[in-house]
Amino acid sequence: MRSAGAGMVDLEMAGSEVRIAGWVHRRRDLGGLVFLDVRDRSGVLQASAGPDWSSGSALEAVRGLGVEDVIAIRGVVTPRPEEARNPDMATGDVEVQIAELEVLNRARTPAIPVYRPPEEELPSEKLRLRHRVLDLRRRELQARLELRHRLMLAVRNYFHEEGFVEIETPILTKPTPEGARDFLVPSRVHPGEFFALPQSPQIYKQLLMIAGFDRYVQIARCFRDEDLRADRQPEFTQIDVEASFVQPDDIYGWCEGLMARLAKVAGIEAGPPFTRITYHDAMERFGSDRPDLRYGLEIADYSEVLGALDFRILQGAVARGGRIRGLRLEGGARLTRKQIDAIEQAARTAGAPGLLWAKIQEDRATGPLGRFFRDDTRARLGLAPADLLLAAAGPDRMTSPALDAARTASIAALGLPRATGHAWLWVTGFPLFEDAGDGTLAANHHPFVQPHPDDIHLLDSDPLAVRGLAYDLVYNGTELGSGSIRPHDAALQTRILALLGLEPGEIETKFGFLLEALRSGAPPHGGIALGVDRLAARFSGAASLRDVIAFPKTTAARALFEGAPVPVAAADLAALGISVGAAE
RNA sequence: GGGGCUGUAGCUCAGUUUGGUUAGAGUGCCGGUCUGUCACACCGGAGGCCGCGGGUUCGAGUCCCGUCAGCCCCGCCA
Repeated sequence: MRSAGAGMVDLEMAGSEVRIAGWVHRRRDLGGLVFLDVRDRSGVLQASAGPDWSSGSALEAVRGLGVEDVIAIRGVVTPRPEEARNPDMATGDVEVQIAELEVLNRARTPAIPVYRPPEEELPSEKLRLRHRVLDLRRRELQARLELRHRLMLAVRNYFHEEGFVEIETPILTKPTPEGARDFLVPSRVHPGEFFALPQSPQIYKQLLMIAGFDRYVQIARCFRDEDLRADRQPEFTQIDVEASFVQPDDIYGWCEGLMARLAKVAGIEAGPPFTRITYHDAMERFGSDRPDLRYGLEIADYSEVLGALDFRILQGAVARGGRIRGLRLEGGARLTRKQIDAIEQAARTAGAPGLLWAKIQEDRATGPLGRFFRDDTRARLGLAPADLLLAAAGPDRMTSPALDAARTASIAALGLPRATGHAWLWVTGFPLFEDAGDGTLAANHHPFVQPHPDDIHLLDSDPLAVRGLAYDLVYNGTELGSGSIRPHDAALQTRILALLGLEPGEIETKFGFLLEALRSGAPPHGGIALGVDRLAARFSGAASLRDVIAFPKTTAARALFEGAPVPVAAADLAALGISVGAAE
């Protein structure tokens, strides 16, 4: 039906006859002469219809064409007249002079335009999702999905070269009590019983290690029934990796090699170095476990100097065991009151009651905090003229997120230059547990993390102080992946589950199959899962995951194109032994 | 579950602050003219549940209450 892609036609083909098939992108009817822009996945090509080279039927047909009609044309590639060349178009030096034209299919006037005039905003996200096939015809989205394909191809090649085997794991799995809410799938054969869609192939990949597949990889779909964000979809894809007889360094090595190759595929500068930082240091210096290290601004502890001021709020915070930490913004004194308020608001949203600040103007310190400065305070804090000091007082669990938010907002407000174009970071040594809030322990990562050997003796006495052999991969402030070394000893795994509050019977019912496997001779193993959607979004410059997913869900977890989910007929439910009432 | 922003012609948006004649623009669509356009140009035309429901008012796109949807954020997401 076609002999070339529209975007592939160039001057070297001049004089030869081509057959092109695609969509009518635009049409310019000059009366005696009609120009068509024909679009396919490879690009856009101008075709012209005129009485000297087009058949009567082609001339007739071309007048009735509308945008997005599907056509096939036959004609000769012709250099355009010198003055009619279009340097803004990849194929702008040539056109196809239409000899024959066949209309393969008609299109209704599109609900949203595929062609977008310069300066025109994209249609609303709602309409783009509702009319997804039209939206996907845009070059921008096609390029993103093509990049995603090339990235996945490189992933498979890379791991294949490294001796990994890709193995599929079940989509119908067993519900797990830990972590996110499961999507449940009823079993017709066993009324009243349910499968769950996998939140990740975590346990299966461990079972594969025990089975002796010492290097496993899978591009795996995962499902979590939780509320969404710009960087979170209910179904998403992970590069799921697991290997036996490995240390964290082995995992880092594979991931670093992979990321360097993927950056190359994406054509972006995003190679090494990969910095490493402990969770503790990340929280101390940046207030976040996924700091954006492209910017140098760091948090410092000002408890000693500021706690000594005659300022009751600060004294009180320190007396209660908290600290006064803050950010010194070089030249920050030029920020307006409004800008500082916005930064403070960011800190409040992150959970701080407020943010104190001191401006150094000439030699005076002003602002809610500056007013309390003593003669030597400025010097002891190392503040220079035109600096702005932002401070938060309280327990670290409150000040860290607040200062993280303030740091991000300050970088934006000051327009701070990046110290580097991209920043890769391994964050290591996460705590194994966190306080669930009610005094019980919750897994910080998931329950399948090996405790750090130096801390294992604290499991019973001070579990919150136990670090795990877990690590996150962070790129420019985005968490791209997360992994750990897993406990391969059944007794240790059982102990961890017990610390999380599971009863022995519960452990057996829910995780018996894993523990039994661990008892059968499990090798030491560990791995990581890397978020494909986030990776593709970051590497393609997409603002939202929706722009690298062909058919994404809305923030309310709906599919607008096909219209899912939907209620089902009572008879279908009855066959599954399900009755539906009001949700809680 | 909570907070914020948005919802007006097929699409992108004005108009809402301060209620008042027939709700506008660009683009697209329909008809016409046009042989070198590429955001073609020019002439003419059609096109509106102002998201939905209720209220206040002589009168509501505009004010109030509720609700739905999209987006962003908090909770949540190992």
